[in-house]
Amino acid sequence: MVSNGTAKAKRALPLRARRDEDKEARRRLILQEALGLYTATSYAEVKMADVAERSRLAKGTVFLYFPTKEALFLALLEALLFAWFEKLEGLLSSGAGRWTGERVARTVAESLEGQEPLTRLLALLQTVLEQNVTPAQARGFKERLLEALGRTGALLEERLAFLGPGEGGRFLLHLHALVTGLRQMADVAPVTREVLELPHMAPLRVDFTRELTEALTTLLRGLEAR
Amino acid sequence: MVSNGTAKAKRALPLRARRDEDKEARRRLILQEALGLYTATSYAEVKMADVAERSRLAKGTVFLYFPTKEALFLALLEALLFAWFEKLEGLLSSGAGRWTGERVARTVAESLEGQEPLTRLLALLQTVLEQNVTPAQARGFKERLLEALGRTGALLEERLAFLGPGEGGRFLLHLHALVTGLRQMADVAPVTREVLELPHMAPLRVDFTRELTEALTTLLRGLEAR
Amino acid sequence: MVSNGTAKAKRALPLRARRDEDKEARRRLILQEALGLYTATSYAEVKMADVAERSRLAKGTVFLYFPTKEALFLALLEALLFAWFEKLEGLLSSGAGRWTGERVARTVAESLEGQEPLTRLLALLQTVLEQNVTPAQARGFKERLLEALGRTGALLEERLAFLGPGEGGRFLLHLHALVTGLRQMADVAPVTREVLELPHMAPLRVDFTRELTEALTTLLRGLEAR
Amino acid sequence: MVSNGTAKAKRALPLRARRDEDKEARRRLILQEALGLYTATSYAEVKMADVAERSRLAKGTVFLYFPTKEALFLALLEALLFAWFEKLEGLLSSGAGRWTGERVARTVAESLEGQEPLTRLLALLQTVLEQNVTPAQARGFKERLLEALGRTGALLEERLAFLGPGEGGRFLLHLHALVTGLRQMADVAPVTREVLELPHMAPLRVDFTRELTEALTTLLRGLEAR
DNA sequence: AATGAATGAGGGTTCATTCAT
DNA sequence: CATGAATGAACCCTCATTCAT
Repeated sequence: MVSNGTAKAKRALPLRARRDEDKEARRRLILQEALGLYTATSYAEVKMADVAERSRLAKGTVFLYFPTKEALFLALLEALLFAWFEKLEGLLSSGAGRWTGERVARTVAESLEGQEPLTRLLALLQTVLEQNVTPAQARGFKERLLEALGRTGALLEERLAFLGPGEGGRFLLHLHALVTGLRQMADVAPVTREVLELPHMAPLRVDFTRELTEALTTLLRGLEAR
Repeated sequence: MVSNGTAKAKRALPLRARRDEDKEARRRLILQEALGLYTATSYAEVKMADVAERSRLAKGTVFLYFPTKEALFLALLEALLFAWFEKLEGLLSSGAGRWTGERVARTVAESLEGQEPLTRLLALLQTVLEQNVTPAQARGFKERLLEALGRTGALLEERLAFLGPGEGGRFLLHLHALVTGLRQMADVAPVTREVLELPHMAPLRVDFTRELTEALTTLLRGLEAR
Repeated sequence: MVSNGTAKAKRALPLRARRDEDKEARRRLILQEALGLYTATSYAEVKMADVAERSRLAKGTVFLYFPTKEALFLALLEALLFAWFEKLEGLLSSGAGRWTGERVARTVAESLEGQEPLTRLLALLQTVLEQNVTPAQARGFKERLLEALGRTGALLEERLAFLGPGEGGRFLLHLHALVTGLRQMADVAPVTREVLELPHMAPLRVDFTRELTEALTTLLRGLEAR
Repeated sequence: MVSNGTAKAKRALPLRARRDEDKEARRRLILQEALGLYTATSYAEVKMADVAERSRLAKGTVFLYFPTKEALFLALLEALLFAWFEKLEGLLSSGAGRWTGERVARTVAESLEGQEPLTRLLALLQTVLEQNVTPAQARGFKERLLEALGRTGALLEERLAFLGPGEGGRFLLHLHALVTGLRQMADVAPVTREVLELPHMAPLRVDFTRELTEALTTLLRGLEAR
């Protein structure tokens, strides 16, 4: 996660981050501020200059930590995504009682509530974020993703007996697709918002959580029904 | 559809398109060329100047037909989308024999093969296209979409007895989400392509048609199983 | 003047103005509409397309009557200016009783009240209007101006005994300069308006009529005092 | 003043102006070049790109120093205007002997000789320059103007006993108006120049200095004569 | 390591004017 | 005469990134 949970006494960062520890803290600070700006606006509207200013750093300094804007946001996506994986794993691990497809669907959908920045970022992944990034960073991301997919996928397979080996991961892939698509349908542009408020437009209005729950439930029921 | 299938003898357009017919032809020409450029590159890379040049028109002329770049691409999306709806309806209407969920899933997924420009455009709909467009155009689009959704949805309900009223449209909504998401996963950036070719990355490789068929089949099975 | 005083029954103009009479009417119509637009906005904001539209004519048609935008507005200036000369002459001719410098100053200043379009146009004369105009039109304007200056100047010399031959015209020249300058000082840009409303800014606030009266009175007193 | 009178050895500017001193120098350089271009042409013809090029800077760099074209030219006007105020004050302070209205008029008119760029800019003040400028800049300008008006006005009142308190400033306001107006009348467009050279057009030919001297003399005589 | 001044390609849009119809 | 489709030059400003200090 971006914000560090352990609330240790915050020393002000030294002017120059010489120790790795300080560098890491500065890196997190930048991500934090980028998240703040992105939450309030959009990728295009977040200027590197603003990120720097909010971090109380010079523009050039930000580029010392992230070589490109895309790299910065890919790192942000990573932070948010793997935090979410952890959270989901936590929910799947801790819950007592029997797990049904519907329960999993609900759990997953709820775990994504308030994760708008994450899901919006997900939609930019291929189109934007991976466009201007070093192969190394791209690979690092993919490796970690693969691992998380494997781990969480396995957990799902444990919870839902009807899922065969590898099907947990695949379910997560479909989940990813649905999340990306539904997020875009739910976040309507201002011009469209009005139009969609007309009564007969109801079928086009998308409530992210509700629709995702529904789709996942159906998907899992379909897997169970084989 | 943008390209006119019926290869009727092409009269050269007059220098000035004064008749509605000629204007419509010129409009289609512009869309055609925009599609050509977009297919080969990306939204950001298509310059209005290039569209004009390829259409053998002056830059200003393009703006006579489409007030903004967004309007042009929204129009293009409309053309492609409604052509696809028609195509799908054709496939669903003409096919003889019994329709199962799986057959529908396959039909739908196949109808989307080679529709990369359409599905990529779909992903830009809210984020980009509806950002700089008149409420009138936005509304027009939504109205036509609603209608198409209703019509095609009803057809689906006819074909698949287990779909209740309105569920056809909803299925199409989920389809939209899946398509948007899967398209993005399938179109990997050049940097990523290499990474994904590593053998152990197989689970992250997405074959659009295959994955869509799979997801839709499962989804429909889930609906049938209720 | 632009609007024709004699309120004869308005026949709708024929589609094609074949007779000189009709052409003249059409010309006046265009000027009228241009004035309407200019009064509400500014030279730059008046588009030739808008003038055409408000005149219910095609864009090209306007150019049949005025070869350039500048020519149109120069013609408008002429119409307003000579109408004003006539008005002023009327006031100077009709008034009974003794004429003093102050009375003339007041009369002139009042004759310019509500003539904002005229005085604003005057400020554009050299900078803008005469830039893209045929020598013929420029000359015609100057000739007529010279004549009006002579006529009204002579009238002034009649009214004010202390004005020698030619001094009436010269006074009008200085008047022109003052009007142009004061108009610009009186029409403050929105940003400036606020600033000028601060109490201590009073000395920078210009009331057109008051300041013009004052300056002209002083000027005439200066001429008298020689 | 834009050009620095004291010809101290010009150190070449460093590639990056980091010290305030260097930044100020660069700012002046830009103003200088803008002035050069403006003197030779007109506001509309001066492109920001040209200013940059002549300053041997990148286009963007100019915008680092002046947020808009209007801001640049307002700053230029300020520089020229306040330099002129200083010059005028110098002339009014240094001259020995008795000051008459006529002497003041001549002094003022002569102080404006060769100040064509300044006076032309003055005519753009409300119409153009204050249109796209921050309230802060607009206010700063007005405050400084007020102050200069007060100071120079007081000096005038000292020199000319017949001027009451505040009348010096008011005289400067009328001066401003006259200058703006006369400048426009003196700068005839190429088309008009020819026309005006015809012998009988003499009354319309305006010699800026001569006419200004005349008008100011009369104005001051009028004030004295009360 | 940090700074922040400098870069400069990039691009959609406007609108007076022309001219084919 | 009238039309209105077509033209195309013109142009300010943004902002990710670089690099001198």
